Amino acid sequence: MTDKNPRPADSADNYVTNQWPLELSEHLNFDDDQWLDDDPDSFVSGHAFSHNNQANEVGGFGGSGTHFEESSSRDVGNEREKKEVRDRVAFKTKSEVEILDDGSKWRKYGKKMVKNSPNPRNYYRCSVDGWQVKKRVERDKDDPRFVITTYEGIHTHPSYS
DNA sequence: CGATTTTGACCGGCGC
DNA sequence: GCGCCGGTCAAAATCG
Repeated sequence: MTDKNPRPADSADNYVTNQWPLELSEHLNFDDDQWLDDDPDSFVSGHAFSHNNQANEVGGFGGSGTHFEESSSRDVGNEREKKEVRDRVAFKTKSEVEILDDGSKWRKYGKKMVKNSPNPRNYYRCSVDGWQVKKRVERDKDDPRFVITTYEGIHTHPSYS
C-alpha cells in the first residue's frame, strides 16, 4: 500500500475495453493548473447528448453536456518512459447521478470536503479483479447539477509496457 | 456471508 | 518549522 499500484498480473481479463458509449464533445488541455477556480463563465453549455444513463428523472434535465479535458505528458518529444503514465481525464457531465455504469464496479472510498466548494468530493476506485482505475467525482460549486468526474488510470489501450 | 459503504484519522507534499 | 490541503487507507456498519 505504501506503493502506488500493486500491479497485479494484469494478464488476461481484457474484457470490455471500457469503450464508453459516451463520446466527448469537447476537449480542453489543462496543464497542472487548477482549472476550476474562479471561472468567470464555466464552459457549461448546451451540448446535449442523447445519452440516457440511469438518470433519475431530475427536474427536467435529460441531455448530458460533456466536457472532457485530457492531460497526460505535456512533453512532446519525450515519451512516457518513467514510471506509469497517469492519464487524467476530467469529464464534466451534466447529470445528477455520478454512478454511471460503464461496465466496471466502483467502490466508494473516502469523502473529502474541498474548500473551494461547499460540496464534498467523492473518491471512487474500481473494484474489479484487476483493473486499476480511479475515479474522482466532485459536484460543481456553481451548478450542483453538474458533476465533474475525473478519471485517472488505464482508460484506453496501454501502449507502454 | 459477502460486498459495499461511511467516517475518521493519517500521511505526504507544498507553501510561507 | 509549521500549517494547510489533498489524498488514501482503515475499521466498522449496513445492505442485498
